[in-house]
Amino acid sequence: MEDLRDDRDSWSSENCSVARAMDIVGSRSTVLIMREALLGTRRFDDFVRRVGVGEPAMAARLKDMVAADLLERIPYREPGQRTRHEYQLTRKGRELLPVITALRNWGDTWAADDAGPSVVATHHDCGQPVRAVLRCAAGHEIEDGDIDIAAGPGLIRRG
Amino acid sequence: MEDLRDDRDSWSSENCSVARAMDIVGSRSTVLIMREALLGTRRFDDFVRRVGVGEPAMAARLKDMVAADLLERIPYREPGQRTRHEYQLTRKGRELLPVITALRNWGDTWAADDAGPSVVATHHDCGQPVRAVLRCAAGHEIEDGDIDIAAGPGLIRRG
DNA sequence: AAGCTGACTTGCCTTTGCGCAAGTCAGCAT
DNA sequence: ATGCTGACTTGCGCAAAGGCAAGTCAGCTT
Repeated sequence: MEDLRDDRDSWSSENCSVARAMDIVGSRSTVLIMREALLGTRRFDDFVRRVGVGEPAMAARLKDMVAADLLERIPYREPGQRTRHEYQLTRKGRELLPVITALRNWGDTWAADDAGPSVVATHHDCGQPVRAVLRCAAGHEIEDGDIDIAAGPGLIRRG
Repeated sequence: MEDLRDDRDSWSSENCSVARAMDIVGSRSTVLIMREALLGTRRFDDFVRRVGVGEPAMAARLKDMVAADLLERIPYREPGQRTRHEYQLTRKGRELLPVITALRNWGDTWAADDAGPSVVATHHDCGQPVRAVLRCAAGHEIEDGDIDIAAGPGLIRRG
């Protein structure tokens, strides 16, 4: 199997999924909002308090994220209250869980303070800690970056 | 097992590994430099060309990343050439592979153009595509975010 | 009708990231 | 000694992100 790393300059990164993903979820506050959303937060003022950004920034970020289809703005009504809106994760947003988990794992290992990490994700069924790991479609676990880079259908070659 | 999501306001996110990770690798260009570094790029002008940022920005980013211990600046000497420096991944940097892979997977699914993704990571041994998946320490694969959030040693409670 | 409150918006200012163009600097080749 | 080249640095200027303070607005409660 050809490994595209062997001739890195023969293809461009114009159509790069990493870059496209970063264009959508690349800012610190967007990631922290996703962290909170995945923990169950839905209301504006809860996001403001728990993420720790100001209201103007939060309003702008949430608007962007709804436009990007990470969150959906949904009206709801508590008894005796007026209609409000909450921000629910879409499937597109929920599928960022491996990204957030991988980031949390890395931060736990390389950037935690002396006390250790504040929270740990655990498997509901068995209580064991959860990690983002690399696995191939045949079910093999990937050891130490034992991967090749193969051409996808959207590859732009040059030269 | 207690699930901390049930009382989200009883603990703070001051010591959050996701936020700490984002403080280090939170910018678009840092992630794209990591993408290239994981593809094998090491030299300054290769980074500039392949990532697509200008020299001043690249110099600043690389300096930050060396200071953050993601990259190491190492002198080398090709025969007949003067001494130069290259940027090699540290272990800390290399362990961002699951983060980059998770981002790439997500981008492939949710942000690729019509043609599809440009590159696919494959398992060297079997050629099957590689994905970042969630797995617990007991070996169970996590279905659909079937996780709890448990207290870690560094948790800051309040109230 | 007046008040309250959650959810924003507006205005202003600072910081950070990045682009472009030009300048610098080290040290091998000639 | 001069030139060349890779690897930067310097000096602009712009745009986006975010903080703070204050204003707005809808609609349920009283």
